[in-house]
Amino acid sequence: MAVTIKDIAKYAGVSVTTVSRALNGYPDVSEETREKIKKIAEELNYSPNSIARGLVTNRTHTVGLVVSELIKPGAYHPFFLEILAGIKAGLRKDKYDLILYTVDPTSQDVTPYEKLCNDRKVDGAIVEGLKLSDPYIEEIKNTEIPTVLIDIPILNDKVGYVSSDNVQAAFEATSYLIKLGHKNIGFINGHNDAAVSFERLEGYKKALYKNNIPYKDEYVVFDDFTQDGGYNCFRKMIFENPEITAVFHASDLMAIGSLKAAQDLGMRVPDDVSIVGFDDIELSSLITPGLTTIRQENYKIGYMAARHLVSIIKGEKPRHIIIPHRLIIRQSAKKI
Amino acid sequence: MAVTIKDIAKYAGVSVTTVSRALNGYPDVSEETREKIKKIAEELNYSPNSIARGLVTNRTHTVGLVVSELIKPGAYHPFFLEILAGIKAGLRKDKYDLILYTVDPTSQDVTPYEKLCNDRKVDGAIVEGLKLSDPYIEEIKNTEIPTVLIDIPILNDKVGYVSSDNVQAAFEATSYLIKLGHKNIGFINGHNDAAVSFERLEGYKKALYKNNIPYKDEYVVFDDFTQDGGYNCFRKMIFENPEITAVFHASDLMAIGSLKAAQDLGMRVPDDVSIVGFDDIELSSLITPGLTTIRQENYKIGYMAARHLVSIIKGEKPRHIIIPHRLIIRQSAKKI
DNA sequence: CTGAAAGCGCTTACAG
DNA sequence: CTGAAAGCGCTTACAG
Repeated sequence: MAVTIKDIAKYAGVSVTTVSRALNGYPDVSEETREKIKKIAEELNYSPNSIARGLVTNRTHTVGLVVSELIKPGAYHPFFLEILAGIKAGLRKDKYDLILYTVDPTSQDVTPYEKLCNDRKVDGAIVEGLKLSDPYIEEIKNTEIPTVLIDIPILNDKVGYVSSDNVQAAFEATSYLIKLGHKNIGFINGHNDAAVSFERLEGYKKALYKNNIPYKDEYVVFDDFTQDGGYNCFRKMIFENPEITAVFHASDLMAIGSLKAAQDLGMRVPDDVSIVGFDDIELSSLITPGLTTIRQENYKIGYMAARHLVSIIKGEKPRHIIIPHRLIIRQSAKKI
Repeated sequence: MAVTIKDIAKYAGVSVTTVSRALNGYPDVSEETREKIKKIAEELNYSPNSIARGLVTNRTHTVGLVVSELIKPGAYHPFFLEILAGIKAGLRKDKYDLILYTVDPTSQDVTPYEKLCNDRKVDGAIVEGLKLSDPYIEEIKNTEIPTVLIDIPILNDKVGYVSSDNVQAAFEATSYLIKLGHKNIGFINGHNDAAVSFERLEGYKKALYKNNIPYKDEYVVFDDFTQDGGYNCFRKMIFENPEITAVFHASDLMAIGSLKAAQDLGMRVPDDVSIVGFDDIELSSLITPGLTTIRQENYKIGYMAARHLVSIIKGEKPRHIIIPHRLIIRQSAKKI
């Protein structure tokens, strides 16, 4: 079987206590014995049993990643991979392992958040893709488990979050359209089960207000972030408000849906209507016309979420961490 | 602290032994005591400590997912999410948790495969995205850890694999082009560090042979599956062999690169040249012209990998599992 | 049908 | 600087 601390102790002629201390870098071991033990451990190809250690220390050096909506109906989460890669990179430094939990909101048996985390004794968790109506939200508001949320504003003793500055980003996107001369600007927003939707609406309103453009309820519509959602909303909006010359979207997928709808209606983009998205997914640079959009630094969001979680686990105070965004100007919006 | 088996024993007035057996469904417990214990466990909101159990049973009910190349230079793994979603679904039934290991081949300290798995005592692992030259390959050939590979043919006492029938798929794609009247058919293949590349080349050759079309070395080129790779290969191939009227590709990304290159060279697709890809990634149905390609059922590949791993863990014999593919005909190839 | 005891591989007061 | 012992929360022969 696998070699244990006991085997090393026998070979070295010391107690397991000493082996444990030597290997864990405690100061109260003579250099001589430490060296001997280390050498033997290496020769025996010893690898500590993290399970056993976890049982006694009550720390597993493992964090959970709880992700909802990995598969939305008809589409995979468009930038989960970037967030995931960032998280892995952020965890690597401190050698935390990652357990992936995918929650399916349509499923019957949803394990409560605390149970989910406690079953594997994760030291903390990152939570992504949750809707505001998800029952986990209420649990997380009162949890004792170190948690970092992505794009959901909850802050308490153990819970922090990271996100872009959505108000500012939407403000910039809308202001850009205004600067191009647009006055009748539609906004196809995400569903109102996402915190970012409200923040983006606020930024949109702010830009109108600052430029003395009256806000009109009929220019704003909530939908589900998907391409089909954008397609349908665009048709309806343009049909009912033909004076609209530009549409801002809360996701690139919706913007691409609008692009298709415009094409099908015989409208040219950007000549007849300007389109701006949000996210800067890979597809947005590949389509024609290239999509003007807000780039979110998803890798960085994941990275910082991981770093922040580690710091909370170590006892630091949770915060809201803002990741910079950027307006990416391509060809889908133009001056009028 | 969390409630343990000991607490339940105390409340129920029985020994921990009995509690353990009652909760684990052993037959040798009276129905009466079992009911009592179950009720108390429920009331106390007991949740077993899987760490402690793992220490004694030497089973963690956890599997690893080892993925290389999660981020290739300049691009994220295009269908990892589908595979992942399939794996999670396949694991759900048997309640296995998933630990995600991303290996970065460029990194210095690559933990040996067995050590990676043993550190967390996973019961088995699924391996995806490995190159043939990866040192893990040799390790896996001799491992005792239940393992299922995706797209890498290794079979032994504990190791099985799942893949599409790449020979047959490439055969079908090439035959389709031949049926359209093409005789000078290029093949932009993946790098020769992937098993699938050899299999697809074999299928390509087979189709030519069957139709009495001589195979020409200069019509075949190996590259790295990426869009840039396709772009450059296409330019070179068409420049040196202007008689080519159709090009088959080992990935959609490369096919899309060729599409771009053709455009830049003033060639129309499919009028001047026919293009066929492999994978059927999401993008392929969205671009113009829609890409004719081979669809791989990635979700299913992931799902079956998980199911097969569970069966190997339970002692069944590893196999090669073939997941059906399908030729998806869109607009990028036409009759001449 | 039930319980006392040993043990999984570690860590950590405590004593020397 | 070192070791004996207790204990983390479970499971599992073994005995009754």
